[in-house]
Amino acid sequence: MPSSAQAAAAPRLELERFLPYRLSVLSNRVSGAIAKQYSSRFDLSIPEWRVMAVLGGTPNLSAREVAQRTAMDKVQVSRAVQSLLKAKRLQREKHPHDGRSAHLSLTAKGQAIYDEIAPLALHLEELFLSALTPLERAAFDKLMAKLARQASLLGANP
Amino acid sequence: MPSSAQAAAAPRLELERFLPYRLSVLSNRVSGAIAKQYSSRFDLSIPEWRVMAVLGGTPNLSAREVAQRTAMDKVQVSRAVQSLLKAKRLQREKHPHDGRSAHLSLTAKGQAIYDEIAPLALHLEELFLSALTPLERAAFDKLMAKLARQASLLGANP
DNA sequence: TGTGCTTAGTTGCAAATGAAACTATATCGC
DNA sequence: GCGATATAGTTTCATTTGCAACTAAGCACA
Repeated sequence: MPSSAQAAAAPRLELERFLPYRLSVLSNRVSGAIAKQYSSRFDLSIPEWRVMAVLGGTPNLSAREVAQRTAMDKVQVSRAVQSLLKAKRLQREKHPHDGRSAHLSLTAKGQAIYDEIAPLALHLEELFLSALTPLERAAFDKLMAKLARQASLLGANP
Repeated sequence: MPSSAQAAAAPRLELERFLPYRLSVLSNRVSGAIAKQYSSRFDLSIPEWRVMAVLGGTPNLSAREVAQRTAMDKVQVSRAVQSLLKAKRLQREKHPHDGRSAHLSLTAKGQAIYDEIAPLALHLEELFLSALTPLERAAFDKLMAKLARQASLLGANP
């Protein structure tokens, strides 16, 4: 038995209590449940939906800006954009002063899909969050923000 | 302007505040930062590490039990187990009474790796969580548990 | 004992992903 | 203006993933 002076045994690694594991499971379940609602119905992958979601909120972003805001990498964005262009859900206009980049925005068709999915997504989010009281929600929000900040301080990887 | 009676405009979908998005980004950053520490050093993929992590904690599980505990699917587990067997980090013994399944456990070699990674993983978790006060941690823990429970109530998919 | 149903785990194949190389344009230093 | 360097976005290729089909073993009940 450790002497009372040093104590603090290294805690065992229990998966069920391990932060990365819990985050990953929760994240997959939540995203998965929402994706299930739109993926087959609109033939839309998760990356595609992410791109549409950000452009629905703020149009006329370049691919690079989309990548930044969604925390996706540029290849992923490029591919999602291509398939969305092909499906005429997105349109692209050359940037007037920079021939390398282009502004992306939803077409009417894309907008219509966005307008259908967005409330649905918010509704499902609401359903998840209904497990928490308003106070708990506010607390969770704050804690997530702190952890996200810490993650970008440490990881610095995206 | 909405009449005071109905109010409650549908909130816009802002990615930065959207739960699935925030969870996904945070989860990827945290898991990624930890994976970076072991993946190249030990030539270990995330699924492989998950299998080792659960068997390090509780040996002699079948592949099915590993899948349940890690929330991975059985194909993923099967493949991770195969490569771990090949690397002699895992061993497999036939279940005496059920020829279909087998008990898995770490070999000495696997255990040595586990013993090296586990403290490192816990240390990094600690680093992330050091952004929170002890009280905040406890709160976060409780909120995550509530949300996880809600997710399995709703999603019911894995 | 045998016929049909369930479960554990593997395999095959198509699609998704990620890293690195590549193209095209822009900018900097001179 | 011109070579060197940087940036936006795409393509290529090897790897990883996920689904569905499959094999093999147990179970159940006649």
